[in-house]
Amino acid sequence: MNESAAPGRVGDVRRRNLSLVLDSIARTGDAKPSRAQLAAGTGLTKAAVSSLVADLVESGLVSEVGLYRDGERGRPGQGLELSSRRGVVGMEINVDYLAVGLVDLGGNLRFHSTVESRNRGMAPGEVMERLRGLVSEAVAAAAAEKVAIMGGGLAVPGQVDEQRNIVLSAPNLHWENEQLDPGSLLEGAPLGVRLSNEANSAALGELWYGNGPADFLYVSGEVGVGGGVIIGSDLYLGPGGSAGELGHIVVHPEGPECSCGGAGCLETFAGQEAIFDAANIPEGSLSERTEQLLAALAAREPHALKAVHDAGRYLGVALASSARLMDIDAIVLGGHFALLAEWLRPALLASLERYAPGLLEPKNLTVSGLEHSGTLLGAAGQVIRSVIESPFEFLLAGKLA
Amino acid sequence: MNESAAPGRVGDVRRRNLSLVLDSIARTGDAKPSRAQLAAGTGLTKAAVSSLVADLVESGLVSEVGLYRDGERGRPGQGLELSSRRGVVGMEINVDYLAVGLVDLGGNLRFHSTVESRNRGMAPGEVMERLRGLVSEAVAAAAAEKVAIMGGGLAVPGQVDEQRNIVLSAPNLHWENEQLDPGSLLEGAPLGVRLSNEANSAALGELWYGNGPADFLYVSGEVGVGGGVIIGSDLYLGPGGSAGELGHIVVHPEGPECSCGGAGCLETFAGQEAIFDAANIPEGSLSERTEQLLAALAAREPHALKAVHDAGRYLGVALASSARLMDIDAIVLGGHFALLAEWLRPALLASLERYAPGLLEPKNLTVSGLEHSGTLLGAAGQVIRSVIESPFEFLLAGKLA
DNA sequence: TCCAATTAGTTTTCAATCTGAACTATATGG
DNA sequence: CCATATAGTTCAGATTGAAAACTAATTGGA
Repeated sequence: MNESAAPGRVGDVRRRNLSLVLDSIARTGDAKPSRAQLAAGTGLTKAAVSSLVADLVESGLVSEVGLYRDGERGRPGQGLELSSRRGVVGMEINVDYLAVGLVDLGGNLRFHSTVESRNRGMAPGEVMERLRGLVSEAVAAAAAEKVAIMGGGLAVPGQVDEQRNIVLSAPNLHWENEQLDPGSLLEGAPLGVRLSNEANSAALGELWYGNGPADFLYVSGEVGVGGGVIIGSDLYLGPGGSAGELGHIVVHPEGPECSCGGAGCLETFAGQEAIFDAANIPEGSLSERTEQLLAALAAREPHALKAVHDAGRYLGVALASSARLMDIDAIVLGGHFALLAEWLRPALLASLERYAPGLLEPKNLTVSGLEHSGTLLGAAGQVIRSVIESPFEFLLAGKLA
Repeated sequence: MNESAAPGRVGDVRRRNLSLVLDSIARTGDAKPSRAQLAAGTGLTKAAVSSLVADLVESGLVSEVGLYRDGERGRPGQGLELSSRRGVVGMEINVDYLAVGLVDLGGNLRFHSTVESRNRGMAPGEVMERLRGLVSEAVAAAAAEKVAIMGGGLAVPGQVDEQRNIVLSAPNLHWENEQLDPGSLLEGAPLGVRLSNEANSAALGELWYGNGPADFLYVSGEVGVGGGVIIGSDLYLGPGGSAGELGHIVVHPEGPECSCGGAGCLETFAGQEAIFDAANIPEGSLSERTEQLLAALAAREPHALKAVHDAGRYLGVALASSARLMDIDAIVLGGHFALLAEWLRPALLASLERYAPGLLEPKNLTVSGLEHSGTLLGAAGQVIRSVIESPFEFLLAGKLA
């Protein structure tokens, strides 16, 4: 007999409807819907919504916020919102900095702190120890604001095995198959700490808290070129969990060797190193080199202009192929590419039009507006979404003060 | 208030479990499971399975097939199988032929007929009229075998709007935005006729009735180069329904203009025309040219060898990029590529190893074993799967004789 | 031959959870 | 101050699966 999906039980209906109601409250956001409005919006009866909301309020995920009065006659409703006293800590390890943030259930960034840290080549244990210091600030801020921490999300610039907390490969940190213990960063948080890829988290941040549409490719230009694929308001991870590797799309079959062992990958044309080299920017720290590049571009220095133009052109080749293959018609640029957007965009649009005419309207090529907090928000948001999608599990597990 | 998913009702549990049981019977295939085995396999209780099976038997989807005796002690079980008296008509319109088949619920091809037909440039109405003749043979065969026809699936070599029955673009037929009326091919079939893309249907045929694993890229080498993406045993269609366009992945940014308006697309290197031209095969019918090409390859004619080698190399570029982007590690070759596999495979494997080293094990590059019936089986299979996934709807709609 | 053991399948009781209708609660406005 | 309107709760009824007890059918050994 084949293994099959789990059988449906009567109780599954309630799990689903708890999630449906919670998600409706989350989507409605600032409007603070009443039970009656939720009933109308979800298609459930008022009786069912009342019963579901009672459970959600009891668990602490939802709060009643006074009376809702809209000038009409009749009894006013009780406004409902995601509790601002439940939060998740977002954490980011990147090549040159560490960052933490406290995100409440409603998606508000209640605390945020970033420190520079040369993490390239540093041992994971050392980096985690430094991060621990930052996390304690976030924990203190949470205590001060009376926010109970449900869990955390940790984003790293590399491929991860989320189930086993392993960083499979983070070439820019020089990490390879590193076992981490992210849970130790937040002892006692009922939902633990979830490890994720930086580009994927940034894409999700853009989706939930930025301007991302339901379907788009997020392009993360950090030291490497990463990507996140959002389809139907969901992250597409692929069967093995490492989809979205835009940086290793082949954009020229006779192109240079790539660090991945292949050749002609996008990263060899549009990675930070490739751009800095082509623009004749001397060695130095990332922030210095970035400033010099931007200055050179502002001064219309020909090498710099050509470097960015070529990066845009090859990015267009990769995105034309990807967008066609996956039938996606919107792109969001993040990281380095967001900084360079002013100079990159024309070449990228021209290239897209050359290689996939008519596929993408220029207005659907946008730039992330979240800056550095996008990754943080996305990393924390994954834990928040998991609660919104499975509140029943939280009801059982998450009896916090 | 936002539109949300439908609320869960108590009855949804039964819908799901009906599907679960039906799917278990389908997967178990020839083993003809008993109710007790289904209970063990699904995790439902025997009582629940008995009740669910009663509905499925009453609807005619499932039949009891005598007693099940395995030599052990105890009361023998009643074997259950998908009814062989319910079927779906698979239909295919391609550039040089029409085909129909009768597929029963168990996936057996009970009748099959193909006729040559030069459909390129022919008006859709004329093609449909010819197809109607073939369909009547299948209907007669169904009557003779006492198979009740539930619905049909029609595959065409182009992009389709399945909801509105429009062929958006089938360049090799010279069809553009053609409104079809596939339902008229099978008047009275309760589930109607579903329009689909040829490569997608072939991929699904491979998944359900061939050797396809749960995740793979299907490459269909017909006049154009098409593709089907199977992820998690499901067809990935993308937000707009036209994902999998492998033929228009850019494999060389300085490559020739493509009929799609782009440049350097895979199709310009590995489409049938490109291969025939490069191999110096004179104009003629497809089957003639194919024979000549195979003869030339067998004779080790250098142009022919190089043409196929180059096609394999560029196919490798496209597949390396696609497989990385979508994190897929298996490929199935169909159509023209299946015929040429002997000569194509070495170049393709070398190219994959060059551009995505270590990504794909050679054993995961396979050739379709279904030949021409793959598309037919897939087209019909989509209707069969829709019944297996939503038997409740069929219980209501499909009270056939 | 016949009964204990074994396995298949059904019946019965119970709990969960939704719907729908009736009911209570609380506001507005003439 | 009461008619009207809207929010929210209570309760009966229906659906459905779980659990356990029961009936059915077969094997194998006494």
